Amino acid sequence: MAVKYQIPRGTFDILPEESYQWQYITNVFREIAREFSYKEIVTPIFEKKELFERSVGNSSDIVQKEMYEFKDKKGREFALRPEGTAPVVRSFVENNLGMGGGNTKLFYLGPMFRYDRPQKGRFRQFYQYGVENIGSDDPYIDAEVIAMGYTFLEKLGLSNFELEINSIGCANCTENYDKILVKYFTPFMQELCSDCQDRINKKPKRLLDCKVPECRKIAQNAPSMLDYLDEECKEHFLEVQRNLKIMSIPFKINPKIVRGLDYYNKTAFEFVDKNLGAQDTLIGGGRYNELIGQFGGKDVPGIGYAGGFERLMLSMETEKVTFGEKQVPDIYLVTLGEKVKDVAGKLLLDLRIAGVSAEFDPEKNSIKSQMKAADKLQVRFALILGDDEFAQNKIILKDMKSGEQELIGLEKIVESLKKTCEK
RNA sequence: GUGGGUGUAGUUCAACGGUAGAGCACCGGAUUGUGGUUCCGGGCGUUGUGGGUUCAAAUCCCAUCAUCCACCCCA
Repeated sequence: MAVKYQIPRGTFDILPEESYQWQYITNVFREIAREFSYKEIVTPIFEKKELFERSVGNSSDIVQKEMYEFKDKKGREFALRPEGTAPVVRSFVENNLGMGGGNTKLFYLGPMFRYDRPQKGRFRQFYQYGVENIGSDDPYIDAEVIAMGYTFLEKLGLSNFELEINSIGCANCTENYDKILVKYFTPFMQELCSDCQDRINKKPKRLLDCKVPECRKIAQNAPSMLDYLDEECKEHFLEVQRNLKIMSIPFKINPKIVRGLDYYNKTAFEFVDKNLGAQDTLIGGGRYNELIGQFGGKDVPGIGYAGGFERLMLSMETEKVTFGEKQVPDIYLVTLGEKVKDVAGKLLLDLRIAGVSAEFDPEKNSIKSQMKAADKLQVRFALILGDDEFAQNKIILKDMKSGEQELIGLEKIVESLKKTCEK
């Protein structure tokens, strides 16, 4: 009995007719990474579960309910990575990547996993690109990292996005600010949603970006974090803004940005596309100056961001941006008669070795069906080899667009096509 | 985890409880060595799956799975 299998919930296949779009986006990202001089790092798709509990935070939704967890045969607890920063920092510390001093600039690409209810722009296995710049707390670096994200979106042809930045201060500021928030929200306790009532003593900052209308109204007049930054953080944030202005990168200050992952401090930012629906964050990132030390590394600061490919594609679709070109063979070989079919194999191989992408279908016999196939594949040229041509040691090269065709010596055809098909 | 919508041919969608259809795509043909346009021909698909109601179910009911949108969360 044949059983029909279905793809797991919240996942998707990237099908042959659309894979070129993914290639295009990753190529653009790699190119930007090269320009900003980031090097690729590839880490495993799973890590010790504890790695994420300690970094992303035990109280975060990601750890509490969204991790794909499993035990291996010896009972060790692992999790499919829900995000990229923790594994990269783990590798950074483990391999002493900071040894040379200065900044370590890393980028990564790959699938992440979160057990969430699927929705527009949200999947259980999704693909992220991200960067980490480890080793400097200089506000210029913050601006440069942000600039890289900005440049990437621009290079893809997007323009409907906005950059929002905020500073969530350091441990020192937070301690002070949390008290102030608790003091502000406590009188409204009865009017807050149950989540917020729960959060108020754990993470008061989260009340700021609650989406329940009642809470929103109350949060509207809450004291802003920005007014309670200590001198150092305040100065840092101002410098980030100054650097962004120097680079002519437009931004908006949004004091409501609170990163949901525990390791963030100081600069937090998001690139948002308002046309996308509920899941509108294209890129999210921020600074994490304490994380590396926590992982037992030298106590160095870091900053990074990550974005999801799926949302980029949604955004690109709504903005009707073209991405990449369909993969199409250069030539289609048409043969007529059994004798010449024997020549086809060698000719095709020679073409392919020369870098010419060539297609041929040994099961099609009539010239008509072969021409149709060539047309459907949208090839640039058809090569037609029949007994007549073969007898003269020649072959017909037909330009499919213009319809013009010429007779060329069989021994010259590979060299000639190699030249015209070169990019 | 919660709420609502949807599930029929490869695809997009039709079909008052009474024989399941169309566009696009696809395949073949229109004098045997030239594609795109046009014309002609080609569809018995477990109506997501499993139950139930009924003389009769794609249609009504229940369950289940999947999907979409929103909450939540975030990329």
